[in-house]
Amino acid sequence: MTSKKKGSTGRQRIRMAKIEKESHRQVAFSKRRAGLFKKASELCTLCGVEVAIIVFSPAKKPFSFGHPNVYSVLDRYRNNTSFQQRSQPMENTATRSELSLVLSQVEEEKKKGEAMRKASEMAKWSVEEMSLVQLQEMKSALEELRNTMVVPHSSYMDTMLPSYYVNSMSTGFSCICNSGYARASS
Amino acid sequence: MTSKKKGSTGRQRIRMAKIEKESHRQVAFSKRRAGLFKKASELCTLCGVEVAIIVFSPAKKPFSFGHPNVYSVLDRYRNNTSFQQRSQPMENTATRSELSLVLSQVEEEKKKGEAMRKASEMAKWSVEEMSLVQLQEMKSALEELRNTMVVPHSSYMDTMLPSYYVNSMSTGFSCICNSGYARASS
DNA sequence: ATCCCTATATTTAGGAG
DNA sequence: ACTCCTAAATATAGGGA
Repeated sequence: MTSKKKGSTGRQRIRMAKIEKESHRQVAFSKRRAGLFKKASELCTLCGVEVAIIVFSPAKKPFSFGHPNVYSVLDRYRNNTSFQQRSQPMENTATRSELSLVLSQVEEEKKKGEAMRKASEMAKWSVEEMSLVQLQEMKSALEELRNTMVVPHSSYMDTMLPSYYVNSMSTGFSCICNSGYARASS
Repeated sequence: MTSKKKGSTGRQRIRMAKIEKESHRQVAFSKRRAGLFKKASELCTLCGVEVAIIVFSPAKKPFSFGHPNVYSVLDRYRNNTSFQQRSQPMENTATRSELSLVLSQVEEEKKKGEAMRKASEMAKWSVEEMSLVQLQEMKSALEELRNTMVVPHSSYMDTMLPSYYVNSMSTGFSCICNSGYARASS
């Protein structure tokens, strides 16, 4: 047993980019998927919240986690974030007419995104991983924002999407990308 | 400097049960949700897979993470799992594809610009490679988000749950919530 | 509701079986 | 693909601003 060397160099830091080696990627996927699901379950337990996760493996196989179960959460999400599609027979038409409007919005957002990215670049982002999380949060906020933009004339909205949310979204946006998280590089 | 107290007792181990104190729970939720999303994004980046996460906060507010975006993943999941769109006229589908087609063109255009930006940004990078990935992901998220802005969700009938699916899922779930992760308390 | 900080608790890359 | 190991990388509880 003495000849038994440490054997392990310990955990190595890895580049945050797609793992090249197929086998390594597969292993990492398994381990991390398990870890992700575990984190999710802890979040559910500790905070008493509902979570649903869908993951498609590199081999396109679906894996999911859900508390209390996947469908109830997805369903709730759907009902929460979209307007009642069933009761809108003219949905198709409406959507069509909205197309051009949306496109212009896209353009606008596009510019925003561009400006933002430029700003962050100039700020010499030396941000670490935290920023992603924050950005994701912003994205979440944006997704919620979508509700306010899509829902044409329903009132159920203001019961679940307080305006401060939208606000925090917009503030968060510029804030996050310009100063807020652009933590001085040191 | 010697008189400087530790100030922190360091991370404390906590009981894996619902956090009683409201404020603590709220803080834990924020931190862990962020952590969960970060883990998810890493999984996406490292393994090149697709992930969607829906979380309802203690206050019932929805938060989501998605790569490339929530809807595409959920859609794929739905189609994969079992689909039944017979009750839905295909006008919706038509509109949807039409929309994505147009939007994809915009995407294309935007990617070009992004590619340049990426390149120039890359050049500045030495150590903080994560930031770029983050920005890209965020950008992608934002773009996709815009994509979904008008696309109403197709309805999820609750008639899905093929056995093979249940299998991989139940394994993960029960395992995660009952024994699997209840890693020996010692 | 964040941000920061610090001292741990956890996670996980690598390698072996 | 999965379990076991180890050591290093990360995530985070607790507390202050």
